[in-house]
Amino acid sequence: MAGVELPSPDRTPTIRDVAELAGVATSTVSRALSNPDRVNRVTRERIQQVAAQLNYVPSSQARGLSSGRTQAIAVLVPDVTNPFYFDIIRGTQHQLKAAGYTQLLVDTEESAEMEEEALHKMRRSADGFILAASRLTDAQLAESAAAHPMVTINRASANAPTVVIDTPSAIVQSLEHLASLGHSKICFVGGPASSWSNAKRWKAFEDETRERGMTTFRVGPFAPKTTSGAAAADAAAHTGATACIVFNDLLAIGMLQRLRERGVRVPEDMSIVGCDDIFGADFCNPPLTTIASPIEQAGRVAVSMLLAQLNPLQGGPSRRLAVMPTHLTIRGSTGPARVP
Amino acid sequence: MAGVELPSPDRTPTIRDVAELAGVATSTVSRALSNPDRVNRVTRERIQQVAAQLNYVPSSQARGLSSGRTQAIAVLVPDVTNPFYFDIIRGTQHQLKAAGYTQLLVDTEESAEMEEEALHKMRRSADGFILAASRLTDAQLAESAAAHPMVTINRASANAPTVVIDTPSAIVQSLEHLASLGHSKICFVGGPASSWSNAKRWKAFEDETRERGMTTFRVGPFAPKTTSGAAAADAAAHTGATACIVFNDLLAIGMLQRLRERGVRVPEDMSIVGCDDIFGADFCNPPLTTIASPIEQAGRVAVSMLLAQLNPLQGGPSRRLAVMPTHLTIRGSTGPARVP
DNA sequence: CAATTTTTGGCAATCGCTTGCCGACCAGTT
DNA sequence: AACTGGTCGGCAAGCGATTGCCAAAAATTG
Repeated sequence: MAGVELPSPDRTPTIRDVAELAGVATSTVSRALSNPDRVNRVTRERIQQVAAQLNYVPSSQARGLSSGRTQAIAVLVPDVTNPFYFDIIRGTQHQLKAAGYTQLLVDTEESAEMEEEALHKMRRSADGFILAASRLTDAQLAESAAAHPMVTINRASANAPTVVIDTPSAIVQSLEHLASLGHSKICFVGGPASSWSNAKRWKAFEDETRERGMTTFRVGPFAPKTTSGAAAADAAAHTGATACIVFNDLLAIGMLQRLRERGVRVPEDMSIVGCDDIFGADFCNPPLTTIASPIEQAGRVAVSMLLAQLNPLQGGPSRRLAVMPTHLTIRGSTGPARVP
Repeated sequence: MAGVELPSPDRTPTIRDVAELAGVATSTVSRALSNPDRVNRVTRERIQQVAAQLNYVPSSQARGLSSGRTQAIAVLVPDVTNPFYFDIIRGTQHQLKAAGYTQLLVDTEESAEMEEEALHKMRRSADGFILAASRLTDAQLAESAAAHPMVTINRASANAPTVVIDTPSAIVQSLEHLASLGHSKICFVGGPASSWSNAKRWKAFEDETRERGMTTFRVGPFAPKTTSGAAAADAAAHTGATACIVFNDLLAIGMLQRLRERGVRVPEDMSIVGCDDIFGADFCNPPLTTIASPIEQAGRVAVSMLLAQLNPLQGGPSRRLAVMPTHLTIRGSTGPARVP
């Protein structure tokens, strides 16, 4: 290397510094770095070497401005507080990082307005969106799916690819489990009214219990937080049901606590089935029987689908729907029905 | 408004569109939007109205390119999996959003290399960094603190403002609690060797137990995960101690499970004190006595300190250190020492 | 060996916004 | 009436990349 020695003047190096040191034009540097085939091997290697030597990192700002791509994906979740979304975030984070993308995390606070606003405000700064458990209406969803690349998680949409966690089918399984334990009066403890998952879960519950001729109750809606568990527990206990299928584990865990306080024994007096198998479901007291979901994987799959949409490399149209399997995990919170 | 009617040709509007419609130069639009005092009230209002009407959102890319500021903060955590960091993230997320900043979340996987890499790669795309429980060496930390605005959480640094959660002082309190229950043989269950917090906690433990003339043991290091709890429990049980102070709740919860499996009763045979009071500490079995920390608040404070550093508005130098108070929360995992 | 095609690298126009600088305009002072 | 100082808005130069277009060079072909 008999090149010029640029005495790196403190300032972070730009593509021009690299170009000068390597004795080429900036366009060549640009190509060498992001479109390697477009430039001769030896030139490319020289450039790469200079870039490394200079510790050059392209400005994502500038790159984004000129190319229109930001290499960032916004992930919108209703509540960063909720362990369920932690797992989603973990999954997306992982997969995005692997693909060289940045994750823009947004908490929409269970609000459709905030969701819309984020979608709108970030449309320039993100190449695509992942909406977990969107609270948008079908129309809103369809509209934004048309406007930007996006994929939804646990929320079917006409226009956007979707990954759904197939909790409903495991609800059927749970009901079978409960029936086998002698339960016939079952209560569905509902989650947020605007939640698509909640509707699906209820539907599965309703269909299957009708089929089986079970006596059913429904209480709710409740916020998906442990703190709502007390109200949920009281309501459920009041119905006279001997078992509950609860919208999610957070709520179920809250119920467990309240039931214990009230002297209602779980599972002797009341069986509880949660959904999601979040962190904590295995060590609460009693450990929660729940519908285990590959949440993190759902996050990963969502990213893959989104990236496939953004970079339609090889053949065939990309998947429009991914259904993640679930299964019932039986722990201590379900047991034989109390004989009257 | 007898202005021109621009038939918004699908394309997302730029500052130029706003300028034309409002009949001013782009520079005026720019000022009206981000430096309101610099432009006459009526002009400003007209511009704002046009901008709203056009649904104009400035491109953060372009803005960043020309101004050098990105309005984004990178938050680096060792492990997005860990509930402790969830709380941090929640705090930063909240505060950043309130200030109009975007959060760039990065999982450094407990690795100093990844941390350095992220710091380097993102220096252009983030205005500042928040490092939670950094794994960097003091030298590395000092260097990067000199290079970019940053604040650390639970990691003192010469150059960067820091927010520390004062767990050590509550460790003293825990020891007092254990002593009052008759414990004299106490085991410290250590976390990651590279963790600054771990060192501080051990130090506090060591000093106080020596002072009190207690018999101490130390086991570890263990990874801060529930899955490491089994090994930790076995090691701790083997020491003959009647009580443990555990590096964090995750590990403590894991120990609880293992101890139960082994038939070691908590707290009858062994008392356990955790650290952090994470999600789950209150509903595990038995509920965990732990050192409660205002984790989310720590995240918020970190953001405030960072923003203060970035926008040194009013008087005085900004805080260099924030100490978050902690307290012992007694639940079911500690009890009287077994009499030999 | 001339003609043609393929590689390779440079030029220069953008991308959308910010900001230093300047001039116009408008009081308020001498 | 000339001067001074402050407001307000426009001009135009960037910011740091990407990329369409083109020409020189190299490789291939007839």
